[in-house]
Amino acid sequence: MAHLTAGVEYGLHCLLWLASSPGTPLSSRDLAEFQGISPSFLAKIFPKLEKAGIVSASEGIKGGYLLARQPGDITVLEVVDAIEGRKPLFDCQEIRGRCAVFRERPPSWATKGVCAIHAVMLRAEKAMRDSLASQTLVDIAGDFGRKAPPEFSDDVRKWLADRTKSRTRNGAIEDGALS
Amino acid sequence: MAHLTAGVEYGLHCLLWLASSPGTPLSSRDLAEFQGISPSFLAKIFPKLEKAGIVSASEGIKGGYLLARQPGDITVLEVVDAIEGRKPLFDCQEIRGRCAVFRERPPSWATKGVCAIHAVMLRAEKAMRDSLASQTLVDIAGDFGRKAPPEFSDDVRKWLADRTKSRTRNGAIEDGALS
DNA sequence: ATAACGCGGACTATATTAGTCCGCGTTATG
DNA sequence: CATAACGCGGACTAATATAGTCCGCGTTAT
Repeated sequence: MAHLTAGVEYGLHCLLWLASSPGTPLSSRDLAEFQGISPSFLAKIFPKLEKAGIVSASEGIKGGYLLARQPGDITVLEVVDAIEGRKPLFDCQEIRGRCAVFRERPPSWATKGVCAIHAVMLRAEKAMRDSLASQTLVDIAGDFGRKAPPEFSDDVRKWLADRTKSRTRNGAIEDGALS
Repeated sequence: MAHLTAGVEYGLHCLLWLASSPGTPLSSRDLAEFQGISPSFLAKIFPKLEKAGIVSASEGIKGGYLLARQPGDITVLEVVDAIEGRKPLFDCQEIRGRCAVFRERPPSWATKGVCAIHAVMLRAEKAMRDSLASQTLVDIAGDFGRKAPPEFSDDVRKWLADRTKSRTRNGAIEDGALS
């Protein structure tokens, strides 16, 4: 699979919806169904975002998640690291020290500092991370907000509100969503 | 495992040794043993470099690989793509089109153009690739060449030459390399 | 003829990713 | 106070990718 995983994709999509619904906690289950992704998988992603201080959780019925900070203060890099745990782009195996002309232990000049190949990869990783760090949730949301017609955001609000209501005011145990 | 794989690492290390031994073909088996890596795995990497026009192969005993171009004309990005096959950093699943408020098929405004999240990832990937493209084998070799003492390059030449000779001039079936 | 070469395909083992399932303590509602 | 949905966490499974092995083929210098 790709280095930037589906978990990151799901997390970012959810954070954008949280950004568009400030003040109202959204549950991970609702967010999953709303976007047609796996609720149980999404449930494993949110605790990571919470530990990273990106979202804040409230428990119990009517609970859910809120953005813990302003969307403009949350970078894509933070989200990636929160979900994937800072995995490196490249895993140097120190081949340079295994050279056959080094009997037993390699000399210190050969293993001192960062391997030149590793250094190239670290620079590439830094370029990637800098790029991700330069974008916030606001930057991403802007693109989408400009494309959507005004009625859409009402439809979304309505869909999510209906979900929240069905948990408190009863009578919607059997709703219109058939298989 | 990491996105930039062990295959790339092995390939780059080998290419550096090829760059330091112009005109003399080196076999993938010798290169593997010289660096303490798996000969059979390395044997799967070189054909990819050959198809990409990075090395040229000669068959038969005394065969092996040569750099097909000047080391300064071979970028790290080319090597990565040759070995890994241009795998993307991120695999967009078009979550945006699955929104529950879209009954059946999503409207065209929602799926037109590149997903905003995907666009961020593509920019990050480009930053990474640009960084890799800016470095050639010469750039990497420079770092290492400066560190090694003069005697080292002689030792290497000797080790490799002994290997090549043991294929042509016989008498070295049992050499000093004990377990 | 031999031995080592590159080439390619089939195969295996291990790690990661994606996803499921279940049980716990919490909390608003009726 | 029972219920139902919530977040949390751990154990589990399935699919895929990576790393590595093995074997047989045609080629080529000795």
